[in-house]
Amino acid sequence: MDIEVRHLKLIATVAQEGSLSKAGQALHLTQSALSHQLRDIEDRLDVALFLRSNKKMILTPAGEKLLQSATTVMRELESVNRQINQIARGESGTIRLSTQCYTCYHWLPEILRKYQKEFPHVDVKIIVEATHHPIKALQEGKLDIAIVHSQKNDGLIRKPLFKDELKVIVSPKHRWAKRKYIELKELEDEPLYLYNVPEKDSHLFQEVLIPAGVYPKNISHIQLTEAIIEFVKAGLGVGIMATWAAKPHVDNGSLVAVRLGKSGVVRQWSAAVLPNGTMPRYIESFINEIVSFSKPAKQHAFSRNEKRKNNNLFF
DNA sequence: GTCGATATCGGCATAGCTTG
DNA sequence: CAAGCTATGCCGATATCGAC
Repeated sequence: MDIEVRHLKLIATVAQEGSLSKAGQALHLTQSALSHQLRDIEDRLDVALFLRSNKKMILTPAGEKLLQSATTVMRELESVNRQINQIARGESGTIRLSTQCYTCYHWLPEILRKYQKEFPHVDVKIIVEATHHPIKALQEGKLDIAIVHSQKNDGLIRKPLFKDELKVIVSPKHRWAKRKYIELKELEDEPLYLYNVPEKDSHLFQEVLIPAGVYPKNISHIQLTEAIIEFVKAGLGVGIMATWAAKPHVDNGSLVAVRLGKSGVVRQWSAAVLPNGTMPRYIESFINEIVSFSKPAKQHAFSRNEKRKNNNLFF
């Protein structure tokens, strides 16, 4: 490469200052050093960049062309420099994020809005295709943060975020509507509307039903929360979902949420990251944002009795 | 790792030119 | 003619590279 950054600085500074001597002062070099540089680049390009006339350095057409490019290139270099400094200070970067269930995306936008006010240079990408298998995607380097409820010993670092509870959602007219809790066995013969999640990726199956030896016979898999809710409202069966997913409908009395099992099914959610290297500040701050977002919610979501029992439950 | 050859860069000194 | 400018030869410091 013939042209170097020092040459671009030289061209721009001499054009601005009008002489090698003044440019030398601006660049903290001697006039002689700049003269050497200028001769060097003119020799390499085999063209004059300045006309030396009347003690003034006047750009030739070739010099004008180089000055235009120099301005663009130096602006770009300054921008890259700034961005790299931001990355070094942990203020800039990309967060590739996925969760273990689609309904989590319901509360992400509010967190993102708040977070991006503080970190406007961080690009948060939601990797929807990694939903249901975020751990695998994280281990393959396709994610930076996986928001998960599984607690397997897989070598990942997990920062606890919040707890939520899976409940049985029923119509107010359903025979279970007044019950304090539903025995797991009772689910076997009830028409059940569940999210369209493979059984192997389902917390409900892997952590609750299968260990209890419960195998529901009449399951309909549905992708959308709202669709599940409409089927349940219509009295066609019951659903199982996190309490916060059905909260507006429970609050307005169109649905009832009943505890699943005597002691309830509580999930501990956490932000999982790879164990290698130091966590950039912007990722740490993002995780803290989720934690602080989930904290005030527990103030209003449960009765005093439930609050005491389920400390740090989300929604 | 060390050494020597070579290249590169910038400063010093100075010649030569222009201007007021 | 002094002041201010550029060009240039020379030199030292430093970096780079290959051989041992």
